[in-house]
Amino acid sequence: MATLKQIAAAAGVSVTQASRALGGHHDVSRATRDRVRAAADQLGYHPNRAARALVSGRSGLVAMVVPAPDAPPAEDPLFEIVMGLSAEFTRRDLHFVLHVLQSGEDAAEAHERLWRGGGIDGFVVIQPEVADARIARLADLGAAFVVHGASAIPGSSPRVDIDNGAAAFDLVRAARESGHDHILFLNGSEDQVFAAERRKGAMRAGLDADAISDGPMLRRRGREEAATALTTGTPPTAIIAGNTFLAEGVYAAAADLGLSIPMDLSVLAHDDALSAHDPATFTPPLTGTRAPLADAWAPIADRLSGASGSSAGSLHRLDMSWVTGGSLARR
Amino acid sequence: MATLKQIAAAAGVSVTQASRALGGHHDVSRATRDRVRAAADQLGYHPNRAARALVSGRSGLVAMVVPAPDAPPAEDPLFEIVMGLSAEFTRRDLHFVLHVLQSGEDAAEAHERLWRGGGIDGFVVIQPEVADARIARLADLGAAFVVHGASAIPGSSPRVDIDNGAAAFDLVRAARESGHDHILFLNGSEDQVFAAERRKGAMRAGLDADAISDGPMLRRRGREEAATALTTGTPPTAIIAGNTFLAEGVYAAAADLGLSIPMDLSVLAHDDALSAHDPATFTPPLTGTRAPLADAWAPIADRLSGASGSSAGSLHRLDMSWVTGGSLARR
DNA sequence: CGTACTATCCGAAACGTTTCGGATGATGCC
DNA sequence: GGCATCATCCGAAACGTTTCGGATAGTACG
Repeated sequence: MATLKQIAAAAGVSVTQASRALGGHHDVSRATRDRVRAAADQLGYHPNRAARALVSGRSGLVAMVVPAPDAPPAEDPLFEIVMGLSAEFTRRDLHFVLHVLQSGEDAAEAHERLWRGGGIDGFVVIQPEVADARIARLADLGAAFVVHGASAIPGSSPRVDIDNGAAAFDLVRAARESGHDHILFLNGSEDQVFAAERRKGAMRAGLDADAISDGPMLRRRGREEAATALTTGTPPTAIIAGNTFLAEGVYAAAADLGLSIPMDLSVLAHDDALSAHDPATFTPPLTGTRAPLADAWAPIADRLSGASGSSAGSLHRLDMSWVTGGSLARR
Repeated sequence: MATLKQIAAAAGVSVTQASRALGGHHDVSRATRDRVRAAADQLGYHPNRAARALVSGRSGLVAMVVPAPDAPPAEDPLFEIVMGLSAEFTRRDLHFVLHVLQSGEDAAEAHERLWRGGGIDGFVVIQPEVADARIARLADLGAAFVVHGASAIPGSSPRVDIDNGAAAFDLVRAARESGHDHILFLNGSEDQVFAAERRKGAMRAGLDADAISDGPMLRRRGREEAATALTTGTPPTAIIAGNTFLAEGVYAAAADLGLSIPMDLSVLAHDDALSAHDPATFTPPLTGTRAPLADAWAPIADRLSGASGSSAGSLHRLDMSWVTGGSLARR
């Protein structure tokens, strides 16, 4: 709880010089700088964040608003997102504020309250929807924010994401090039931006609209839809799963029906490299695109810590790779 | 971004009166109070947190330091803890700061840095260990904090917890009263306070020390230890699981071995009522103690928001109930 | 009318920091 | 010697709020 005034007194200089010495400014002599630094060390000085925030207008607080979780935690990537982002902001000496919505609380409203009164420097918006009220509101307010996911809305909001269209395109093309004509594409919920982009990518690669199914990306759904598809009409010879939870369900459905992968059924998936799955989960290993979710945290934190000025309105594309497991066979 | 000065000007009063009007003080007439309130509403006034923090010495920030998660998220109650606490603090208009430790970063150090420079009002400490460096450090610093779990260390730190000793006692006694002599108690890790208390409770109920096994509370361990115990020497007729992840493993082991519950094996467990498990997970339903983890969040938040003064050094006991499922049979 | 009391108001200080504008003295150059 | 340049320093203002101490009226009471 030592204050700058005490440091200055101890070092025999003015508060101004103490501030400048610690701040590494140029117009302070080496001698005084050393004296001030020593005094600060000895008294265990840490600048008061509130005072600094008051004068600088920046609080060092970054917030994320999340809904109360609905999916069972086991299948909710939210936890990994929260932990990953928090770690990254912590590393930059920013405080990560987690605001969990109460039931009935509106997300856009919560952002606004936080922005107006909270002394929040910026926000992270995740899982953007096609017409996202949060993004519209933050843009209105002139707040700093970064979207994880390539939002469609105000083309200008800074965002960090993989190329979801390309992922879907690659997956469909790989299946087709292996001779598969009947493909089932298990996509995300249709109101999510990433799912909309993937739909476009899949269709660009030649997939029919009715081969694409929208819905929550849960193991349970993967299992049920795969089972249904595999037992009615002309069953697909390849199933593309939007993430590994869905893929897990597909594997389970195949096991239920006594189908072997990839002999009887090929499976492709996009893998977010969540820690929820250890590699041993899938035998044979999955074939498909792979882009660790965690790759997004550092770029997101960079944009929110390097003042808002850096590169507003730009899109940071994350790398994506192709993994050849054994789950895809020629037909 | 409206300031109090603007509100005051708009309402035709001094800054002082504006402040007092909004603060609900008594020495302000109804007329001016109304005028000030109206002006504040119209200009969308929200008090600046930094300024308020500077003068009041309280920042409205509550922090929790957590390790980078090691267990696969599916079996880590940390997520539920984080979300539950955050929601509760949000409800009290406090900001919940989540600080994820970097690899190699010391927890006690992190608390200290946060306390000195962070303008943090208080901390939540979870999963206390038997000799917990974090608690010792926070107590040293004179920081406000609440422990979730009945820490043994400075008898005086405010804490919120169930009676773990009683839980273990009840579980063991129930098994014994149903005629079980060979019991296996799957406890938590021995360095955790709750596990130490449960060990005492179990022994108080007459269980031998070598019938108690310490370790991580994961499904995998439950399955392995149950399988081993059930296939070597004189197998237990009842297994007590420290939580539902362990219980899940025990159920799986029983299934593996073709044993039916409760005919061949009785299972008891303490249930934290995590949302990770839906009720259908267990057939037959579990018998044992039950105390929702989530019951702790409100008392914890209360103690940290009602200034630090309230009731330091006290222990808030949470309720616990007994659930009779079908997993326990007479022997 | 004088006094005491109440209701209502306001100026100014304080919280701890950063920064603007200027001050001081030493040095170099013509 | 006069003037510019430079390195080094400091006072004071500013950020937006709360609060202390006092001021001003009006009312009640003797």
